Amino acid sequence: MSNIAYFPAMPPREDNRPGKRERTKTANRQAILDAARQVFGELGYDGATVRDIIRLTGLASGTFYNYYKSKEEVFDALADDGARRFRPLLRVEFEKATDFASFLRGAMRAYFEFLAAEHETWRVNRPAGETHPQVRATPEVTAVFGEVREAFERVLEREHAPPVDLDYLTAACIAVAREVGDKMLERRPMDTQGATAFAVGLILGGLPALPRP
Amino acid sequence: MSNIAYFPAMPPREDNRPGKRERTKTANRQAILDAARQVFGELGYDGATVRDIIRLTGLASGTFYNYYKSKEEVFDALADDGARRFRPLLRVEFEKATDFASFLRGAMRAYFEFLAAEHETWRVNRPAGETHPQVRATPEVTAVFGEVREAFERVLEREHAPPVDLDYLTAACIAVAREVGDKMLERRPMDTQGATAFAVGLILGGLPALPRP
DNA sequence: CTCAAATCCTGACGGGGCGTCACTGACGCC
DNA sequence: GGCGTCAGTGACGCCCCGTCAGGATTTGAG
Repeated sequence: MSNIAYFPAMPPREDNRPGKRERTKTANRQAILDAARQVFGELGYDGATVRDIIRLTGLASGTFYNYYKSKEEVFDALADDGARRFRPLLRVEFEKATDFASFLRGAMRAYFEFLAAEHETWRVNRPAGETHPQVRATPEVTAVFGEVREAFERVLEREHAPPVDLDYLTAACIAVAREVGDKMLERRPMDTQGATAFAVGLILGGLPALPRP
Repeated sequence: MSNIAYFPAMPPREDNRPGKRERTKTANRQAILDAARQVFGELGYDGATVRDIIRLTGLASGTFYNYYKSKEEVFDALADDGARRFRPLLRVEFEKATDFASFLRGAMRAYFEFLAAEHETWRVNRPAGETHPQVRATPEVTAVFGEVREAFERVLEREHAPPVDLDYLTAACIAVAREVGDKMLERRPMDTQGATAFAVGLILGGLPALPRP
């Protein structure tokens, strides 16, 4: 990390990169997030300590609190990060979809593949018997849920499907995705296609049998 | 709590109640659980502190640790308690059921009604925006899950239904029940029948559409 | 009834994580 | 080059954690 001078004098910046203040700020924020990801991965949410994260960054404790108010807030930031990366994938599936069935299939497949990819970097070394940390309803996560709901609404309306309880339907779909996804992660080989087929089959089959409000 | 003597001398115990040691032990255990229920209800799992629980019981801090090793363990004990009370209800539904459909309907209804009843005593005053504490996979909770799985297996076999991925199916049903249940708790009036109809409809409809492994 | 052993309640204590704040040095701007 | 601002620093006080030696109470035997 040494700041060796590669030039006799500090070379002038001809690009319009942000100044050093701004750069260390984003670097610190990133360092904290990286450290947090690793610490949560190794110790779990409950076992992790703000001090553990701080130690791993090499920063002073006070610096941490310039960026996040608490362990909870860093964790939420990580969840937000995931949601922010998943959102565009979901959007693409919505654009591609021609009807509810194709949207659901695409979205589920996208989610399971996203989950499998995240799993590699995220849940490195979970203590045995520990449950997954609960993903909180952060703004970005809430936004994804809302987007699912809205996509359902539009696509069902577009094909003149009979009305359903959208809140329940969204909740149920997300619940199935989460839980089947969790089970999928425990199986070897990891079968995203199988999980997709199951979840999509269940919901598509169930949809016509739903009570009409 | 005064031990006023209602008799000139300590009356002989003619029943075969357990001795005083045993009685205070169960009383303490109960006091801790009651206090924990209240504290978790008011502060949430993360916000709660072992000291908060101890304070509310009036016991010494060391006494708490004679009964439970940590905050996590008391919480799990509460979850176990709920599972232990729900288990017999589930069993009754299994006995009554004639086929998968009737079992699912009965079990779902039982769960939603149980949830609504628990809600009164349990989640008194949740801070806004706080998610529910994650119910951990305690022994008793795991047992309930296993029992659901086994009931599914038996009842599907009995009616010669084509094979399905039982793990996924169980996970999906529990997920739907949990999430739809949560949504139900937020609605006024609390409509257990509507929730049951929705969850049952979704799963019963989806069952024939599941992929066959 | 008496007494010793078993039981478990008690609360003070060392250890450590938490969040703060006065200080300082580096950066950006003129 | 000089100055105001802003983020980094780490020691500090606070509180919670889990333990343990000492003491109070119950039990069962004589």
